[in-house]
Amino acid sequence: MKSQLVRQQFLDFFASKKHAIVPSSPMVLKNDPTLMFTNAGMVPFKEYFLGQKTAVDKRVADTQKCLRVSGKHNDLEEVGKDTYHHTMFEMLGNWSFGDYFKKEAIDWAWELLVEVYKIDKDCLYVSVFEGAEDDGLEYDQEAYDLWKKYVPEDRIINGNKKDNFWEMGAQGPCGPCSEIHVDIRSAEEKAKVSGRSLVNNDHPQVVEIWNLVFMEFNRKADGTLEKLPAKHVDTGMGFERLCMVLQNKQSNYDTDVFTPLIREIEAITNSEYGKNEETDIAIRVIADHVRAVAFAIADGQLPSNTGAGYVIRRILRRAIRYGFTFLNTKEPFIYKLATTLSQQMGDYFPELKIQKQLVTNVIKEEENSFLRTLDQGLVLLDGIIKNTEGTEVSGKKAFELFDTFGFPIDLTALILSEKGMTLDEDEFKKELEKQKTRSRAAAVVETDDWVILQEDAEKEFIGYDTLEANVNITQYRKVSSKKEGDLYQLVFNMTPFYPEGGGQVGDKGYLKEDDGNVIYIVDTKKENNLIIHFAKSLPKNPTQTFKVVVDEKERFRTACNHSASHLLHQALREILGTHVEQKGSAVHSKSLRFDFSHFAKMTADELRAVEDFVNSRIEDKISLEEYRNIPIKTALDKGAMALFGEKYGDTVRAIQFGKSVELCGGIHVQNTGDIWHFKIVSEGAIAAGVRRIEAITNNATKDFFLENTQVFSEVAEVLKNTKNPVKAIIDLQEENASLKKQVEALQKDKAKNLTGDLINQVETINGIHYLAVKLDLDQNSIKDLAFDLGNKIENLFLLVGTETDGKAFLSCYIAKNLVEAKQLDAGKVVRELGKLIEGGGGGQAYFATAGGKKPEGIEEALVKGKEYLK
RNA sequence: GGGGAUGUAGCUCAGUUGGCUAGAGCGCUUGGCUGGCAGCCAAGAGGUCGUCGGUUCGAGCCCGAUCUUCUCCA
Repeated sequence: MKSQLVRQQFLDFFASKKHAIVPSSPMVLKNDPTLMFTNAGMVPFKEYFLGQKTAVDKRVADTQKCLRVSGKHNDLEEVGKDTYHHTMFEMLGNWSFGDYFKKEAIDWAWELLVEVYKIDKDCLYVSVFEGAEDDGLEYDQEAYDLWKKYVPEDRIINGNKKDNFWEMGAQGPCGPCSEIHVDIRSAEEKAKVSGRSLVNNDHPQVVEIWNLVFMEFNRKADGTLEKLPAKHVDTGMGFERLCMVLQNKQSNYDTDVFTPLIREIEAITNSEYGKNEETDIAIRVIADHVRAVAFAIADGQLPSNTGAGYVIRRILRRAIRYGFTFLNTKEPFIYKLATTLSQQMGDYFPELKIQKQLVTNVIKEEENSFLRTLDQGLVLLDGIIKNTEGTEVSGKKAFELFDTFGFPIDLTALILSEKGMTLDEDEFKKELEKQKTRSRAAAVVETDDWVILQEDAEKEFIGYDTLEANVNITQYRKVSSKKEGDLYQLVFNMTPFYPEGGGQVGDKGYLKEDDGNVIYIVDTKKENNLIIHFAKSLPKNPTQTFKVVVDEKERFRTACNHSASHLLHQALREILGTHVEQKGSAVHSKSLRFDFSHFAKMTADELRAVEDFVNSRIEDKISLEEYRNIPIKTALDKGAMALFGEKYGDTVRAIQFGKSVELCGGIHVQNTGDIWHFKIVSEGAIAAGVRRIEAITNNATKDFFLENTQVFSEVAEVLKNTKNPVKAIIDLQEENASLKKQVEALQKDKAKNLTGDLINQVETINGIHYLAVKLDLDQNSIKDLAFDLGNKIENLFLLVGTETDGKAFLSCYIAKNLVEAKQLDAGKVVRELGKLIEGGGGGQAYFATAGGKKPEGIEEALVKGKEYLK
């Protein structure tokens, strides 16, 4: 059974059980400080389980793209070594939000596996929660009884809290779960060892394929459990493993989920899968990682050096490294796989098809840059090896190579072992550990427990309509970090404060206590759908009702920038073409930043056209049309861009200014006329195929023009109010250049003359040509003069004194052959004579300078110079 | 967010405890030689040594601030 069909049958099956089939949510998460990537099928539905939002559909099923790079079995460095762990994978799931429970979940799971997928039921094992005394939890008899209808008792296994009790986090919804395992070993092996003993034992052919979670409790902050008012079902089935079972393969990588990629890698790298363990691992690593990277980029997450982008970069670099080391690829090649991947999965995940060009470009650029890093590292490593005595390279050096120059440690180890050398790994680990503790210490954030003042399920955002409100604090907590000190996070029963999101910064403002005391809100953020206000201090009496006020000026300027960024988006698509897509944005009160896909530097004409386009929309004074809580389809019908960054949700908000329609939760001006004026201040590249525009609006443009006019008028004034300052400046520059050359020539002439004069003053003492003079020249000219004279006169001993700004300087030049023959040292001369001008100095043996603060001493010094000739 | 590195000619980079009149290779210009795969020889142009400030007789080098790029960690 082809993998596409496996996926389709799952969805069809649950559709027939009245489930709404929803598309996969993005793999890359935005606006969730606790998580960077979707790492399980339930993540997009977290809010429903936490009771912060009510689901429209009570039954939902989907396949969700997930990414795991750390965890018990998903350490990035382990993926590829076995045949059944992945970074990116699909998780099939069905959900009940307060609807059906254990019976249906179990019945349907069995029906699907045995009747639809036709899995031999004798290969299936199930596990049931055995209970836990410390939590007062009993054996899950209900699940056991339900399973017993289908499964003989000897294949029902009891599981402990670790394996069979699922918790969302330290607090929150939780409940017992039931896992389904499948044994795909040969009959022979089954006869030898019972499958039962291999369940949950990391056997590659006895694997868990489906986990059914029955959420019925809430774990409170004090650790106790309470029954949830509504019970939920959350299930997750590993798609790749399911395919392995249904296609009778022994490895996920042998299914048609991976074989097209593996064939392509074999073709490109001229290698063969299945012949050699090292090659196989490398091919698996690349096949796995390219999926993770391609999906992430298609979701809008580009590789970068921080946060989620850094995780993506690390994954891609690991793939490059394996190719480099084991498949001998010295040129970029992984980017070529984007085509195969989009052909194979693009039908169900259209983002892969649409973003194929971007994915290709970005991966290729990353490959090039990392291969450069590797090249540089190889040279550095060579240097280290040459400077190493004995055969062990210090861990410190290896760490420096890794830390500062990004050269992978395993490559270092490999190259050393090829040369019969070793690496002090303990020292390396110590250095790495030091770095980690340093980073952690800097980022340490101590978070106190929430103090709950009142229960309020619905915490409304009222900031679209008002900037002020009388509110109560429902909960608060203290957060301490080294950087920011103590901050208090406050949650209100309702709030006019806009939390950071959709690229727009969080609102600032203040909160007023009864006695008139004001506490400033410095930022507003969202965490798990909770709007959190950051305050520097806590009100004296947190239970009173407060007046809270949003900073109107900041808010208005931010709104101008946000609306302008929508118009900018429209303008770019109009002028550059529809390949332009938003890749990120940042909207502040002072400026806006807009990242978008485009493959060339924008010309001055294009920039001007974009500015004109936006400004003409501003002049048209288009009124805002805002649609709240409309179904996503209605918004799309209005012409809103379907962004893949959107996750399945009940309703959306759409913002329309004329023909610009976008799904957006941000704050906007009532009329484009409010923006006043739009000005692009910079355009540049941030990654392959991605460009960034920075722009300003409203007051900022006023300041911008005022400042520029100011500079311009000053320039014009300096140029005597010429009509054409640009030409005047170019003329000046040319004139300046030619004058410089003339001056240089004149100086040479002058020096020649001076040399002529000086040559006549040279005395000959003991075969040495000696000259001591006081001149009125700067230090550089003296140097030039000295070397010039030195070239003309053999055996020269020159001593020059000068005086500038009340300071005295001495310079001494001694021909090199004299230095050697007579053991003379200009440095010594200058140091000793320097005492006469109350200073010191030094230099080389043939030329040295000294400076002092007693110009009267110069004459004496020049006279004394003769003494060195004896 | 924290640490490390980096910035010198159009490009790739040297520059040792401050003593330098800032270099090399490639590229460029000019002239000459030359039937051979990066032709050879000679001459030459090209530098605010990231920016600002400091220490010093003297700073590419040391100190402080700041920006760029790279990199590791969170």
